[in-house]
Amino acid sequence: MKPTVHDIARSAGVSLATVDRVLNGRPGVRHVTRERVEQAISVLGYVRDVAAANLAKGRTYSFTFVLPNYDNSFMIGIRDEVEAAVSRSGAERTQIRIVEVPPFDAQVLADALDRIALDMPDGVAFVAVEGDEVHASVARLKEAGIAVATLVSDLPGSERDHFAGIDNNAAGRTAANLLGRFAGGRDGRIAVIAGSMLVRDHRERLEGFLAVMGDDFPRLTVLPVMEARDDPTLAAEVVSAALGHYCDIIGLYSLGAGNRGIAHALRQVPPDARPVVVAHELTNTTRAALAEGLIDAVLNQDAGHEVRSAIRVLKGKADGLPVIAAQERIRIDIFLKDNMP
Amino acid sequence: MKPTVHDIARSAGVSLATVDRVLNGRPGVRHVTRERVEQAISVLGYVRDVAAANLAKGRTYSFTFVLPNYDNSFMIGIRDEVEAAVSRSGAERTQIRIVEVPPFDAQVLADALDRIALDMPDGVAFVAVEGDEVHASVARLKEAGIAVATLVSDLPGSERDHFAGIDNNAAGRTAANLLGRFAGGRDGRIAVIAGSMLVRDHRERLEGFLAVMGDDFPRLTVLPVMEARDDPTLAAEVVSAALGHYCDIIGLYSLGAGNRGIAHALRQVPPDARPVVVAHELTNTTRAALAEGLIDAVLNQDAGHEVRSAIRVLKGKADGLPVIAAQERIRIDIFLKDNMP
DNA sequence: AATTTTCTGATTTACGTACCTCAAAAACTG
DNA sequence: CAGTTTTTGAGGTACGTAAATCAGAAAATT
Repeated sequence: MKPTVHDIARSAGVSLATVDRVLNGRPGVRHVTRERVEQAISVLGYVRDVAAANLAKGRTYSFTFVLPNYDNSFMIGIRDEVEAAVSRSGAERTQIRIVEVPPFDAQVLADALDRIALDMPDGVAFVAVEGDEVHASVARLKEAGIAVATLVSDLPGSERDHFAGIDNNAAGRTAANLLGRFAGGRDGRIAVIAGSMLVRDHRERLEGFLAVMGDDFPRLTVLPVMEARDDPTLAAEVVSAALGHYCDIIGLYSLGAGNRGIAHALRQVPPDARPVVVAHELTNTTRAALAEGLIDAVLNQDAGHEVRSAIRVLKGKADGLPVIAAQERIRIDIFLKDNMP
Repeated sequence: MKPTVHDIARSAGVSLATVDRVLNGRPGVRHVTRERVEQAISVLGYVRDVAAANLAKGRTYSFTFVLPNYDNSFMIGIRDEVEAAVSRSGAERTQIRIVEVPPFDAQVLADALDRIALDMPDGVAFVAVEGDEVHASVARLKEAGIAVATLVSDLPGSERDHFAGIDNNAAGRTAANLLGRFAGGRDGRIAVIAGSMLVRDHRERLEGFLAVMGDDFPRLTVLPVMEARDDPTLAAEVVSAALGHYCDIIGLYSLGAGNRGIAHALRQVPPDARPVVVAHELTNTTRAALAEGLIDAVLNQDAGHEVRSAIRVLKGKADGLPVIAAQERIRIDIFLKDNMP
């Protein structure tokens, strides 16, 4: 039978109250007594029943998620996952509030964070936009003792406790590896289409991509990046234009959103003249494009994992626990048409 | 504030005991009263506090895992994960026992299952070996009201409740897709090395692999499968022999274990003459080989996910709950050197 | 109408922990 | 030594649910 606090008390020859004081780091226990209790704990192999402890504590965690009101499938996925967490929040003794802000605006984000700080939640998670104002707001949140995590897009150098997202440089490198190998030793051009170079994750993906392309695939020429602001219509135009202008584009890396437009543009090209395509995020669009053969590989970050990781970390930080890095690392998933979930 | 059973009782105008009867499906409640209570539950949005319920129930689940005492890295990984679950088992109100059996022996496995049935655990998980004896033992377990799940290798057509493992046919198809594309349109031969065609997962991988190879990559010729019984030494020999015999082997699919031997054999070949290699399971060996460039891609099934999924399902089955298929699907992970976790 | 059966209510105990109070004991002060 | 402070014990209540008992009410049966 699992030992309980009562067993510890009996074994250490102290009262329940003393065990409780030791377990919860409360003052008023002599050093020798404390050691006797700790001894008993380790001998009996006592582990606190977290469920019972939480029940007794009745503690609830309040978190706020700041998300861009940005309607690409991936962000919708993130929002859905946060909302799913909200609906589970009762069972998990957490109370999660969602605040929406316009995307790509550092000042608005900073203001939102400052406003949230007034409510004194236990933790805040947000999709970072770079800017000094944001750094300052994060510093103020930490100052107020609020746990802070960035989601999807990071804010390095700030005082955030944790980043719940993928290594975007590695993602870019993976994309280059796949694209280069799928191109199969042929010479030709590679088109890259991004959302905006002002966004950190897109910049990092490009960096990684270019590094591997340059080192490992010298026979492939990467064209200058085209920015389509994650807009399907714009993306379709840009891709069509590029494919029309160069006849030797054998690869396409879509490192942002707007894949619906890209798929549309590709569909206009005869199947045997289509480039190899690597895109990001498994959405309905990319899933269908994979199945159809328009896209050859999709790199994915699991929105559900990211959101749950952020919550776990915020909870831990609120309790002053350290982050177990290995457990919170978000993987870069690769999907081909054959291993789609 | 979250509603509790007390709120339900008050709102429905019944006593706590009646609410309890409704919630736990106990008899002794009139139809109309039951409906009033259910009404109140849905109006107030009551959700049972599982932690408190488990605490009150004091129920513990007893499960037995039957694992082959088979010393390849992947099986060791599975064992480690089960043991990790054992060490967590206190906190999760589960009691897990591990039984080891020699691999590939249906009769021994069946006997072990029969012996386990005598202890009447709540659930059993095992790595299946095919055989009528095993089917019969599974039927007897189910007869005794014990939940049954297969792990890693399935036993289709049996009465098992669940299979916690990957779709091995899809894995084979994925391997073919990667290998075919990495080979880059060249002509040549593909070598396939397996553990044993007597094991279902290896057979299924091969099937999927051959299907895609035949359909999508007609310029590649797949050599007859070499069986190396998952033994590194034997695998090294077989691969060396094959590479020596044919000079146009441009691809190698290792669909079983023994990759240490294969890596060793590959290292003897000059780098630019090495075939493209796809292997299974991310272990220390394959991880190093990926980094070194000996292996180009690794398909992986996450042992931790599989074990946890099996436990979740057994727990659910023990409580008579249905399996949420989507949640329990084990993904086929693809790792290149750039996206290793 | 009397009896049996089926429901329902009220109440209690328990699960393992947290946290509180109050009193008693022990350990230090000067 | 008395006085003060610190440490400890004993006991209780609470968290939300499960499960049991027993008595009483309502319904169904005779």
